[in-house]
Amino acid sequence: MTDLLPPIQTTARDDAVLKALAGFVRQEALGPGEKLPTERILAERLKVSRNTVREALTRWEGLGLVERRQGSGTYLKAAVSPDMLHMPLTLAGGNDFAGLMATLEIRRALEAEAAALCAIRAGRAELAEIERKLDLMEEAFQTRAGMSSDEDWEFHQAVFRASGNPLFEQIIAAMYEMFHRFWEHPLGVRDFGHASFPYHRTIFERIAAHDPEGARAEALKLIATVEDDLKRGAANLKLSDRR
Amino acid sequence: MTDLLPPIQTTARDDAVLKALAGFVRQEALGPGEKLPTERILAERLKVSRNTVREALTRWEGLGLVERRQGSGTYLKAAVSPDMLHMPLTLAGGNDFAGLMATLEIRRALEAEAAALCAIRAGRAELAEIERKLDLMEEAFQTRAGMSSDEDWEFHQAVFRASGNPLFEQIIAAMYEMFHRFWEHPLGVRDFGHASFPYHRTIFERIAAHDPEGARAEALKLIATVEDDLKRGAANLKLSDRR
DNA sequence: AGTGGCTCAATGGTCCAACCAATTTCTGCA
DNA sequence: TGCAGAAATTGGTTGGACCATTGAGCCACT
Repeated sequence: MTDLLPPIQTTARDDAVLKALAGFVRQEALGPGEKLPTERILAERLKVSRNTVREALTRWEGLGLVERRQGSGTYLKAAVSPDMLHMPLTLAGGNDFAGLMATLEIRRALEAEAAALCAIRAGRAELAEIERKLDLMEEAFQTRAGMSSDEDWEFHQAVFRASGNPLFEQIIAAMYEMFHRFWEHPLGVRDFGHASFPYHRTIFERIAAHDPEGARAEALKLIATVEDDLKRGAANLKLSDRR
Repeated sequence: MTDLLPPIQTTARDDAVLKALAGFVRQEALGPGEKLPTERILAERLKVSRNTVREALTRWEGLGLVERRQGSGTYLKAAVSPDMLHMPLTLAGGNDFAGLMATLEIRRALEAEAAALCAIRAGRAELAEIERKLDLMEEAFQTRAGMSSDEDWEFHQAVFRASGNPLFEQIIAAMYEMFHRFWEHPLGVRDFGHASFPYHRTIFERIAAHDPEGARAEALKLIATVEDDLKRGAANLKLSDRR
């Protein structure tokens, strides 16, 4: 009959702790890297047990908002605000070649869209930042004579950030982690990623020209080269000795 | 020099608990809804304190894997496996219009790609299943004279499943939940979703014809109607009284 | 048969006090 | 001044206790 009778909330201690803590962070204008009060102090101030404080902080730690260092303290890892919306995403499986290809398909969809949105929305500051990362990546490519995962990833991150939608970066970060968890070594393909190199600059050029469809097309080409590399690696691989 | 010397793990109690628990769940083939051992039993069996067990379970609860009911027990809420990857998504200030649009942008990218892949890969069985969901949705539309979220969602799920990539369903499910958590009422737009109705069948037709680009185009049209509805709703809305 | 109220055991939620382990800070000697 | 060792700080863990809620069993009463 009436689904509008939700169960009343009689207690919610740890949620209350987090709410209070979020308010504290906002009031003190704490940013990432800054240290928040010790568990003992929080427990005393909030009039709750240290255990309750710990459960609350464990929640935040699980959400990646906070980092605890034994003997040192608890530090903010990301910006927190009282009106955050959390959506834990747990991805199952993916520890095989099919899993790698699956992450690439997601990347293909998201990177293309992000590049297009970036071409629409990026302002001068964002463009400058992307170009800076691009230069760093190209420099690393020259000196080390090969693709560098770190600089490459930072370039893409800059693009995602400039897309104006934080979800792009977060989701693709998950894909990226999934990808690298399995692929410590490039499956025997020595020049893995080489083919993708030139497309970084072409992507940037299309973004800078505010050409969404052009940027999308270049991003698709980049992902295609990675997929090709991966297939070559799979061909080299006879049997998988993964756990 | 060598980054291949990871710091040895002297302590990782709660992670170890979760690992053991994941193994237990797999061994006992427990599925969603089933009850796991009580905290006291886990503490005794694993030779750790009950507090440690609680911190571990708090992690899983925060990830939405488990639900704790005081006086009753702890129950599985989702399938867990030892090789899961967790990626908590956080949308700062997600309780506003921009947050909704952010989830829609992800959906636009992923639904389009999934529809295209589905057009390539769906076999007879998958096509039949999608058409069945489509018929159910259209029937619900006729009888109830309006879009039904449930049947609509099941249709899309069938498409994602037929895409051959489980990540599509998992990620878009997260977007979907994020979307609906905020939007309990369609912002005053009475016929929300009406415009999207016809595109469900056109998407199916392009998939059945194994026309990837056609399917992608129709999926994009569908998302566009939802975005339009949302913008109309935002126009109706003067101030936000969300918490 | 069924309804309502009662007890009672089981279970998660909270609290406390102590100790362990890693880190940081202080101190005093060379 | 520099640095090694002591001391304080802080998160991690333990064990035990009690509270609050749930659910099952029981029973009187209708």
